Amino acid sequence: MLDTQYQAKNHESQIYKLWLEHDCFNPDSQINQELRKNLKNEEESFSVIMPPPNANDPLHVGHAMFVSIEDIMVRFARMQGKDTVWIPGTDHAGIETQFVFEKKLKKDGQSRFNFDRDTLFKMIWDYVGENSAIAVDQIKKLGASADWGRYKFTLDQDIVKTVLETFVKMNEDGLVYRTNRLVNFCPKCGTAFSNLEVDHKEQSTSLYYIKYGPFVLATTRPETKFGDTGLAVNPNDKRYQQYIGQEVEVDGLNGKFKLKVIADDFVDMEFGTGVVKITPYHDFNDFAAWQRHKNELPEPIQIVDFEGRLTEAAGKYAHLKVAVAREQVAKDLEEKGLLVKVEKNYHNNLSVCYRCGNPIEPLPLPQFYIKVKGLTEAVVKKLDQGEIKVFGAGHDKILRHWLETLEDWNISRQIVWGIRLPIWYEIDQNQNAMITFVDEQKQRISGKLGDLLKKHSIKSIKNGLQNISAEIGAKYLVSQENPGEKYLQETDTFDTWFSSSQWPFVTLINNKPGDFDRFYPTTTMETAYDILMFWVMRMLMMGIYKTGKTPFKNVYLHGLIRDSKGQKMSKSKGNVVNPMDISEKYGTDALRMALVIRSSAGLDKSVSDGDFKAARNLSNKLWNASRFILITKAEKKEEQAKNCQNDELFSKKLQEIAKEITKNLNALQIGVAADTLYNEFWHWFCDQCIEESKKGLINQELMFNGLQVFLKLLHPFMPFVTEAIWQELVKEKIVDEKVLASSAWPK
RNA sequence: GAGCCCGUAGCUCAGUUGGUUAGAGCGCUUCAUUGACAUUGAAGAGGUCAGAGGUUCGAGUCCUCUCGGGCUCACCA
Repeated sequence: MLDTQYQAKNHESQIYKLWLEHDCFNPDSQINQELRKNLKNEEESFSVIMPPPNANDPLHVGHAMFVSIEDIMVRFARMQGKDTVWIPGTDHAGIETQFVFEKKLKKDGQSRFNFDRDTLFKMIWDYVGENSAIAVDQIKKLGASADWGRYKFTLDQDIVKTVLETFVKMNEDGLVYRTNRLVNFCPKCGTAFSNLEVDHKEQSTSLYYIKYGPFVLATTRPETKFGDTGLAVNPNDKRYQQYIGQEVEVDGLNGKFKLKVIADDFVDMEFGTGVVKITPYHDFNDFAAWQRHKNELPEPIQIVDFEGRLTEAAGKYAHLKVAVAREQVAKDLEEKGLLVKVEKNYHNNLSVCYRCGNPIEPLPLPQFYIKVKGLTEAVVKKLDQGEIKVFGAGHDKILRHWLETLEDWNISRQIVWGIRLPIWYEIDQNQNAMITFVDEQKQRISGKLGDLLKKHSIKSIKNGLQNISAEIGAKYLVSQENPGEKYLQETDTFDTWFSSSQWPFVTLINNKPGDFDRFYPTTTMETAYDILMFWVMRMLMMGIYKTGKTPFKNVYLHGLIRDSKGQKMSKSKGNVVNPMDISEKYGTDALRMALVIRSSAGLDKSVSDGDFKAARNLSNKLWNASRFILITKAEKKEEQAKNCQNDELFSKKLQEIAKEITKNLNALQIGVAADTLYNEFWHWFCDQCIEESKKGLINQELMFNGLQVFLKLLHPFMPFVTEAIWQELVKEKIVDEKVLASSAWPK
């Protein structure tokens, strides 16, 4: 007999073990094959690819949300007898992981510059290996019915091979190019980022009005003046007509110099004095202006380096950090009488690194890019044809907007932890490439390849290699295989999203034989809306490019989980809900139900302790209703055949509920389905029907059937408690199906 | 500046082809309780569905505008 209260802790791990023993999550298992055969639904496949969490991160409530929603979809499909698979995996999470690892290095008094890249990669590999079980274990604790036999990691050899194949194909199709352009560079993280990875923070700064020959101009970045290559005014600005096309002499901190004045529409006559200095290598607008006026202006000058310090080109200000140099320059300008005025408390947006929060420097760096126009157009076409359905409060419109405005994708990252670009530089042809490596004495050495080779062997350079910076326009080879001794491989790694954008097909191609044809295109991609453009959009682009088909038919975007007051959860606010704590305290079913009930695609959801308690109470209610029905069933055997007054009503309503839940789940109305189940089970089945059955108005056996139906309907939402009860029924030999997880969905 | 989303009970939120008397959880009031469950049951209070206008036999739901809140993108050097 059942206990009077359901104690989740006493059941959950055993139940999960039971599912694994019956191989319930594997579409090829006997139990699932039999189910499909019985339901005659063998043809229809249902596949979900799990958004791979960072391999070494503990889960947060967002992960619990995705596990809950995806598991509901998957369990529902499986019980309907569809050929169902949910493929789990973890992500190496390039910059995120390297960032964490570098913090650890710092604690040990080390830095990444002390190691050659192979050694560093191995160290991070081991570190991730030690921690990678965390995420996987926790996903299991959340009840995920994923097929662990098909688990993949983004750096698995076979995965990497396919990812590289895609890149080689893209290169052959002319979609890859290398160019010197301004990139968003984080000097702290030491790598470039795509536009999507840059945050904007409002700051209060000073606007400096500086004398430039006959002009005064306003700038927030006086320290970049050594990189000026021209001045610009609006072509319609009457004040400056006579200067357009002229050279003006400017008195600067490092002596006098000349700047040409150009006319360009991008200059706002209203702002400042209507005169702008053109500093192409340190400002995106200026770089664009320079490109438009290339034949009128000299070559740009780089005066900030990749560590955020001024270069030799800044004369006596060389080696100063940007912020320090700004103060110094302003002070010197003032002393020389070149500073006209300073507007304090000027507000503008500063670009900051999404990862570390430090200012992003626009810097010139030759990088590899992917042409996106053809890729995005193909996605738009599929959207137009209705081949992709997006569930999530207007995010389909946002997706479209992004697809229409996306710029070429910078895929180079200056980090070690990732998939290295299959780009090769022939040594003789690249004598001017800048190389950094660690020699046998652990000394860090930089210089031109040609010069270094005079003192060092190519072997020791290769062994200790940290970084290659090939010239603009350098010749290179794209090849998955090492083309030979005479080549050096590019040191940049792919943007993490380059590999994860291929996740739906690489996980299937490199899995059990036949999986790709069997499960691709996948049915539904489920993830948080905040990575719509990072991930979902790019999966669509890459999936269609590589396979000709959309990688998934549906996109379900869940919202962010917020605290009881609707505030974002953050460590500093101390309002973070740890899913594992909730699971421990109230049970995993309660956690899942509380997250999912009344949730709506694309909209955020608040949860509080009360919500978890309410859901916990539901699991207990389920337990006790079952207990009662089992007791009466045993006691009143003789009454089982008797017809009662409300039998017909009961059966009809029960069927209606099953139909409605099925309809809701098919339409991905998960929050509504959960809410309906909650109310129908509690307030109709328990409060009403059980009471009526006590009075002899509903037949006992019918009540038992009703219980089975509710256990099945609730199973995707609350898999543990429903299975725990079901196993009691199995023990009593009053049901045929051995495992609820692989039982038939009610009709 | 552009786009998107939201505004429904004291609080947090559901309400998807427009259709009886608008729902849930928590909170509140009163009562009940040895055939399961106090992690319970019954009854109840609480809503001009932000506001205005429109379409319609009928609007929380569709359209327009206004106000309020949030998010994202782009930013003026």
